[in-house]
Amino acid sequence: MIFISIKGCTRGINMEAKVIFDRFLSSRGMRRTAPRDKVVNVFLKIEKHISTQDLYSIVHRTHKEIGYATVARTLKLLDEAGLCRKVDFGDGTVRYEHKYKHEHHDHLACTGCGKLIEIYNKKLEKIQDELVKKHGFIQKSHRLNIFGLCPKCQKRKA
Amino acid sequence: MIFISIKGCTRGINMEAKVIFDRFLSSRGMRRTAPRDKVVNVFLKIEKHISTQDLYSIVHRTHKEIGYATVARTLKLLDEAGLCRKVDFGDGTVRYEHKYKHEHHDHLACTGCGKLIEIYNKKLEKIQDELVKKHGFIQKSHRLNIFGLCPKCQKRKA
DNA sequence: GTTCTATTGATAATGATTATCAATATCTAA
DNA sequence: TTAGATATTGATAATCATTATCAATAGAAC
Repeated sequence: MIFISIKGCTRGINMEAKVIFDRFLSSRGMRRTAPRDKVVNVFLKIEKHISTQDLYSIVHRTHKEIGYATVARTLKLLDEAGLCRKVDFGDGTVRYEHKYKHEHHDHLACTGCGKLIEIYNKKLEKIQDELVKKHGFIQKSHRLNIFGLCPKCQKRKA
Repeated sequence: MIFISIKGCTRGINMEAKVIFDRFLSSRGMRRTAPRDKVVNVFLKIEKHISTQDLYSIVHRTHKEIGYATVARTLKLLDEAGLCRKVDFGDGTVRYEHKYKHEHHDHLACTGCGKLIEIYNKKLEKIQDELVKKHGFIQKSHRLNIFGLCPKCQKRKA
């Protein structure tokens, strides 16, 4: 199932994000290469939750010479550089979403059609923080995915 | 990583749960068999979040004749019968937890040692319900996993 | 007991991810 | 600018969890 965000928006290649990525590479003693550059460019242009396979297919259209492994490795690097975030909807495929200049959010997904809504609620975050503190933990991350039926799918099934 | 619940407790085989499972089987025109019975017995005795492989290993100790596929299939049935629930911590392995006579809860997991705390908060649930309604959805399920460092692991790393 | 067919267990297939490695491209220092 | 050291690449193999296959087996109804 393809999860499509309704909050998606298109913008030009994010130069700031690219600079961050390049800095990240050099801070690790890694090299800036043409294949990495191309994969990053394509990723930054797509405002969707995409799997490695998805991104590979898109990259492959314009850059036949770039292999699956490079796409997978570059997504991992983007994650480590803080430019994207892994999202797991529990269907066996990890997806990635943009993180740079994107607010933290949770997900409301329709199990009928895959429609995906990004949700955010301050109270929700606050209560979580309190619960974490209560147990003496230091929070690293959290993942809230709500699954349900969207209005359209409710009608379709009725 | 093995996630160990600190809320785990041991009790005898839950006869009520077994009755529910048997009714579930016959309602589907499925048969009650010795292998299924054994797998269910073992599962009901273990109050942990376990993977298929985990349960297979445990079952295998006392029932060498039972195969992996049967364990996997029986866990699926237990899920469908409402006796267990899939839990996904995003590490590539699906785990199952008890659901019969167990309140709904979310998870607070330590990324250092795998310690797992089951958390529940009414407000958290209420806010989620409101968010879902606001978007016209009907909620089917949700999954909230918080990841962080437990007090012990904080000290160990300091 | 006989018959029908659901179930089993071994194993193959699948699908996503990760590892391997020889060939290649990048970076750095002279 | 070039040469050398080595990070990176792309193809593919390996891995891991899960799911599908199928002949043999064993419930259930008569």
